[in-house]
Amino acid sequence: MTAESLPVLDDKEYLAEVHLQIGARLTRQEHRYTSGRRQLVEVLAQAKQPMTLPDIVAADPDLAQSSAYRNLDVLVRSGVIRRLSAGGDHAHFELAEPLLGHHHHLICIRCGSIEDIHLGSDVELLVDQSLSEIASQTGFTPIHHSLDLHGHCADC
Amino acid sequence: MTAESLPVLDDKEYLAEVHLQIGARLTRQEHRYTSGRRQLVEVLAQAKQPMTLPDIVAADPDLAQSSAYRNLDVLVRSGVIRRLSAGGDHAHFELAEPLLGHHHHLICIRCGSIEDIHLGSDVELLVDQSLSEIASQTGFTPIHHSLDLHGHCADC
DNA sequence: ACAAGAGTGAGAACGATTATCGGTACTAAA
DNA sequence: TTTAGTACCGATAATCGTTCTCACTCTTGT
Repeated sequence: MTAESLPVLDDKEYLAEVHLQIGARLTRQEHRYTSGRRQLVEVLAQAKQPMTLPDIVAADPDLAQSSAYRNLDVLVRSGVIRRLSAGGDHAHFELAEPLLGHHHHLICIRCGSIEDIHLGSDVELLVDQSLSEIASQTGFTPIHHSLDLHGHCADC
Repeated sequence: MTAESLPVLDDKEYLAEVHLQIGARLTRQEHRYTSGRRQLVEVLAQAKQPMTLPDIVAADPDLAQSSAYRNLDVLVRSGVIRRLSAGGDHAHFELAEPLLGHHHHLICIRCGSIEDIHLGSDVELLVDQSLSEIASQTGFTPIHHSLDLHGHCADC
């Protein structure tokens, strides 16, 4: 079901798979997978890192700002795109974890760029255990965790 | 130097210590520790969780909104207060880690509230190692990490 | 073909935060 | 203790990312 469990795919196959899964999910929620939404997904799927709205519109100038915002919201609500609030001026968007796999971020506090990183499964396991233990003590219902490293990127 | 390394203090002593350290730090940077800033710090020091600006002003109505925002900014820049961007409408503020100790957050995605949590040192160690390893491979200069658990709080 | 309703995009509106600005209050030197 | 220099204050205006409005268009089902 997730991208991770699929056999290795080249870029074109991956994109097709992404569209397939997202289309199915939207249909299930009585939403349409229109060309505007498809373009949005395409931009994000081809990016190697989370993008802001200006990034997205710059990458595909056919996208209208208001529609992009609205569709991003629809896709976030549908669970296929994730919105990141890293503290900069703009929110960042990336494909949701079912499509991209579980990962974390390097956040540059100077230029605001965000890069994906993957941690070893031993770390993930320990973190998960530790967090869910605390959550259960507090009556908190965990949904997901985020682990970000803040600092200066190589370019800054 | 940090609050953690101090002997156990009651609330009044802790507050005095906080004021002392912050005052010293501001003076060093040619800023004044005025009563408005002191009130701001007092509100945050007495809170058990990160607060938004409306929270802060509600807790001490003498604080003017514009001054509170300006002073919060001064204090953040001076490194004595930390600004959290959790995705809700408002940013949250709390005393910086030298004063509060290293910790993480439970973030309620329904009501936006944030609560502090502390993880075991074994987890912290492993996370730190793992992150700095990745950082060094990427040319990223780490400053600090954040590890948040998102979900629904007990009240929601 | 038609009706119902989802989607679109330009522009208006919103709201958290930041900047402005005339006036206040420390601070240090004479 | 004056006086100058400057940090600070708070009401208000301005900024700007994001959301809303609305007239219009496109799909889908009958």
